[in-house]
Amino acid sequence: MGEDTAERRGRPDKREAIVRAAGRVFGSEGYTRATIDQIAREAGVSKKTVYNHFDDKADLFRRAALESAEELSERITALCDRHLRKILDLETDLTDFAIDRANAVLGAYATHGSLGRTVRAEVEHLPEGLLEAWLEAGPRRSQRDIAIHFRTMADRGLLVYDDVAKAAAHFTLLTFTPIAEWTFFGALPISDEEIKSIASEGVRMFLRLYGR
Amino acid sequence: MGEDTAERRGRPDKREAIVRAAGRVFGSEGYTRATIDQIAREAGVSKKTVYNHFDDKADLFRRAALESAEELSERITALCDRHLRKILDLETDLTDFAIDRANAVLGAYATHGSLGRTVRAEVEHLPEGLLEAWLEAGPRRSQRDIAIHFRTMADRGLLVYDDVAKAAAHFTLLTFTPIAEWTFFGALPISDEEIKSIASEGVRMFLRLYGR
DNA sequence: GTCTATAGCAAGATAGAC
DNA sequence: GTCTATCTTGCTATAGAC
Repeated sequence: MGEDTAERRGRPDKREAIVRAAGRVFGSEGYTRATIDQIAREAGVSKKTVYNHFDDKADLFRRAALESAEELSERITALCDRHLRKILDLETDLTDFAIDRANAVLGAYATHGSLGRTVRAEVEHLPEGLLEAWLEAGPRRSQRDIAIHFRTMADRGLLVYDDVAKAAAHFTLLTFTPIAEWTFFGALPISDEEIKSIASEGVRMFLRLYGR
Repeated sequence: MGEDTAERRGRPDKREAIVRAAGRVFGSEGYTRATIDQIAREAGVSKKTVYNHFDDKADLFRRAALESAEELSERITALCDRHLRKILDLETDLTDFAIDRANAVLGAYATHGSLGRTVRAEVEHLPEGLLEAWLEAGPRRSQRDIAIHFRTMADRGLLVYDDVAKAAAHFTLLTFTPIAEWTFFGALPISDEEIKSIASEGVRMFLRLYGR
């Protein structure tokens, strides 16, 4: 992936700290309320170091959003491999996957959900191309990962569908979206029991639609 | 409903224009980016008139959010009465309701969706009690309206469910939420055909879960 | 009610000293 | 790399004249 010139300046570990702090601050404060001062403070660097690594606030937001989406997608890919690769009990495995995914995105110390909420809130004000890039690096990629495993399940006769993409979309809609809506993408707390309950019921509904 | 002292000052027609302009501007710009100057300009009044009617920016946002939620809820109540009161063909009536609702919230000239997006984006920064009041005046009230009609349908043997609230939640999840997500609550355009297609498929899924 | 200041402040971005 | 100004802009909220 091509990195801009602004991405190569300065010490890499400082850059990492800045991007992570930016993700937290943009996520909790929103884009306009977030200040470079606060991000620098949270990263433990000076404001000038921030501007040494990134062109401006918008550039920093872009990198924070994209790197969060990439990191989250990789975690979800790993969860797919863990839960959906070899299916022992379909309902159990799907439920465990749904729970782990919800926690990865929206859990107590997960900043991805909040940052995603800020991206969604800023749709009309994002720099050119960022929305597309973010969707591709994040949500769409995870949907494709799930679809890949659904294909294998269908081959084994575990699932029945016309359109695998629609099936994957419905899985997310039933098992993940209610949790995201309820917590406002991680802003409000939710207990492990509630996550488990919503995920379980979503999987039951999904299997009534697509189970054999 | 008790009105604050700040709500009684000045000419009512000006107040209405200000609240409506505020809804549009807060919806398209977000809370922090929206300026009182812009709202005053869009409302065709002077900035002082704004402060004559409302205590401050937060107060104006509160009123804009609540009045938008109330107005939208009333429109949805009317749509329930039109489409869900006497059922001729269940699938057709549910689909027509879903389409009209999506347009009422997210359609081209509907500002309710965008303002709702701003409310959701600001969850962590809303004045005390606003989130609860907004949820009650808006989303929850509409869910209850739908549930009421579902009860009648169940009495007539048209629907089968354990928990009417869950059935209503699943109806919204399947027929409305995908459109809201896809358009980022009205920020991106969507064609009438796409709305119809998503609503129709959502209703088909819903009826596979709850139809008799 | 309108118009035009203006006080006060916060924040983005830059520059200089070390 | 860090620290501490500083410039500049833009916004909330107020005030005064009409």
